[in-house]
Amino acid sequence: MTTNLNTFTGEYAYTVDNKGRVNIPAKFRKSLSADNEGMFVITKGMDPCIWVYPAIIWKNIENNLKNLSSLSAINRTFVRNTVRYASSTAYDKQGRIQLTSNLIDYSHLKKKTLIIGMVNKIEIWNPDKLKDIDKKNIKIDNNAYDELAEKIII
Amino acid sequence: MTTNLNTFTGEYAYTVDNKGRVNIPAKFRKSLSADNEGMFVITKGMDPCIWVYPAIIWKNIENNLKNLSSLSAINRTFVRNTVRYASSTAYDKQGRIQLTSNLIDYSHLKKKTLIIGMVNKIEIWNPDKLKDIDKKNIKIDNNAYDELAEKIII
DNA sequence: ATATATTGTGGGTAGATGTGGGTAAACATC
DNA sequence: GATGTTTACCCACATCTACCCACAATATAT
Repeated sequence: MTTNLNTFTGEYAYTVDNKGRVNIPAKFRKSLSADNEGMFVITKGMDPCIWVYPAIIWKNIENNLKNLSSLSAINRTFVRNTVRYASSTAYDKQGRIQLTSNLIDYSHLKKKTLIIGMVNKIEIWNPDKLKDIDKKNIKIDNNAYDELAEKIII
Repeated sequence: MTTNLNTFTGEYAYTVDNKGRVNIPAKFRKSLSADNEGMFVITKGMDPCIWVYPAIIWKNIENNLKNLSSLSAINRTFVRNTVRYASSTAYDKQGRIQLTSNLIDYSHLKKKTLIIGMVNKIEIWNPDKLKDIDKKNIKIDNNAYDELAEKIII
């Protein structure tokens, strides 16, 4: 087992129970490095989904945010939106984390969810919302996309 | 045995069993460098087939993806589409890897498969689908081939 | 040619995984 | 302080999966 630590890929279907808990895929839990002590930080994604970071990765982000000057209105807004809904949770014995009702509302989660590994973070989606975004993105600028692909995949 | 490591050529016919496992041709396994520890990463191909990368090759791709800022919407879409169907598997004692149902659906795999070496990666095809694509590509634009000729000598 | 090892395909099973719910402590409310 | 509500932690159980073995077919060695 030498997959990259704190690195997540793949798509998984899970359910949110009526207490607002979701399972973190076993593969993701195994990828989480020990120094996280099973802790994630959940926060608002830029898309209508929940972002889940390993706790130590989130610490880095916080440190970077500290370096943004509050003189700029954009910076203030950005920091506020990023941190405002952030909360940390450890997964329980069954491998689930507890979501907050704020974030459940924001991402329109019902029962069914898709959990997607986004390399250094995890996204939790309402499958329908994801489908919407997928459709939109078909019309995305193809040139920019192809450029990226050439740079990265080769 | 001095073939290039992590380099795959040739076509092989195998079967997917009812648990979704396929054999990786023995020649390919022998070509896989030791530092992969028998691990591949399977993901969605650009054609309706499954792409199989040696784990360390895929790690490079992941590391490049990590450097893309999620502030940009196009980056988010690109990362999501690239890693969404990616999952890593080691081959078992019998030399098989476990496919995911997502990818089996996507590539329309039934029982029979063709496994094709594509130099730095491997493709897993439904033989019928491959035949379709082959037919289409006979009509390929010859100018495109001429362009390629400037890039590569064969 | 015969023996031996390798390869490809199938299936069984113990343990891991995902989902639901229960209970007691912590908290808030009146 | 009594009461209702939330939260953290526990258990139960059906399902799935990783790992094991079996065996026929093929390739390799002696």
